[in-house]
Amino acid sequence: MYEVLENFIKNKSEIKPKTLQEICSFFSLIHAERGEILLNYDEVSKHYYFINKGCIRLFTNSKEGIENSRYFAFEGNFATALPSFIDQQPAKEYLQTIEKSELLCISRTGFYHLVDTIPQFSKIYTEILELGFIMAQKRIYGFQGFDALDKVRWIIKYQPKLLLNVSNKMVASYLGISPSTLSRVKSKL
Amino acid sequence: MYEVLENFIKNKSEIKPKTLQEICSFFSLIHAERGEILLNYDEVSKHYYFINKGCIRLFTNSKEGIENSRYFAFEGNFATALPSFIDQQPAKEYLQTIEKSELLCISRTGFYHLVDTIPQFSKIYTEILELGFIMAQKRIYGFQGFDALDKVRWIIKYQPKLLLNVSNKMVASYLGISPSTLSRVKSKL
DNA sequence: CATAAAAGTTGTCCTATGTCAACGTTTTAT
DNA sequence: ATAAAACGTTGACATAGGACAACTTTTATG
Repeated sequence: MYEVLENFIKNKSEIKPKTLQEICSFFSLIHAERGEILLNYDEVSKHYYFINKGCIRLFTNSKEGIENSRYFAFEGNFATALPSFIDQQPAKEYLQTIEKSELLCISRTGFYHLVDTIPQFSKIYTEILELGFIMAQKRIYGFQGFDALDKVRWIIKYQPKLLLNVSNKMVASYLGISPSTLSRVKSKL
Repeated sequence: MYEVLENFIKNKSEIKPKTLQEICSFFSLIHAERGEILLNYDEVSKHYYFINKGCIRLFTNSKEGIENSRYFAFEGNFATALPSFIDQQPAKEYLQTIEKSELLCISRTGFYHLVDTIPQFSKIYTEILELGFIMAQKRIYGFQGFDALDKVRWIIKYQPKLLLNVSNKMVASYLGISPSTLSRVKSKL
């Protein structure tokens, strides 16, 4: 049950089995079906999820009612609506499983308790933030001046998992192009 | 000399004057002219800058040789080429002052020393990352499905300083639109 | 397994925005 | 103070990609 998480942590820092166990004890297992909403728009984010298996998507609705995908987290990654989680304002996005998933869930209180009391966990949080920040930047900057073809090449290079596991419609909205355009571009390589 | 920085820190956490003084002792004052390059493309980022006065810009060159502005930091903010600073790979961007500036500079070693030894400073770093992450996300998500007019309205709402202090050319590249389009859009409000 | 619903593909058409160029204005350097 | 360079604005034109629709294929559900 905690294998994936334990490996994740052991991979990042030296840690005693007992500390590891203590960390894990704050996480509880959740089984979610495909398409379950974990967090609604305007709800305050109170949980952090670690994905044992499956995939979580972050998305919003545009004014025209179209879903815009923001982020996809796969097995072995953490995901939540971070802005809301941090400052406890209503989230301006949804969290949803896009396939049958197995999640480890920790409450915000528990999470910050671990951050404050276990240095290794604090370090992990810092790394999550650093990586998230770098990723977000790459996504902005990687896209500056890109046309549709460039964007698709980019996604193939840096997030090939997306094209394999996620519907075209979602990938298209993630890239900020229309499904038709994505379809056309893919047929040109 | 350290006033702006001291206020920045005091604003974030309770701190003893002595600790504050110790933190400050790691920063040295730099005077930079307009347009000075603080970090070159492919150089490894070894310093973090705190802006006492003036403005720093992060940018890259596209394949066509056009400058793409990534980020602007004003008085009272920290700035560096973070991805390179974190993992010590060659930066894929430039750091530059865009006006006569007064900067407080801390070495990477000093910075991480403070992060590791002074909890208040560690907290500040976490906050920098959290804020940076949230900002980057807002910028991505805020722009999804935006046309030129929406983008300009967005910048007016969330970063009005940019339009006041920064050239149209730079703002345009920051928004991912051409200077002509920015000019046209502005004339429509 | 059958039917319905959703997603993907492809065509036609249209619009927002990029490119390029000309011109005027502001800024910078000497 | 003056020349030179960079920037901003505006027009004419070209084009990537969005919208919509018809059709096909895949996926979900009873």
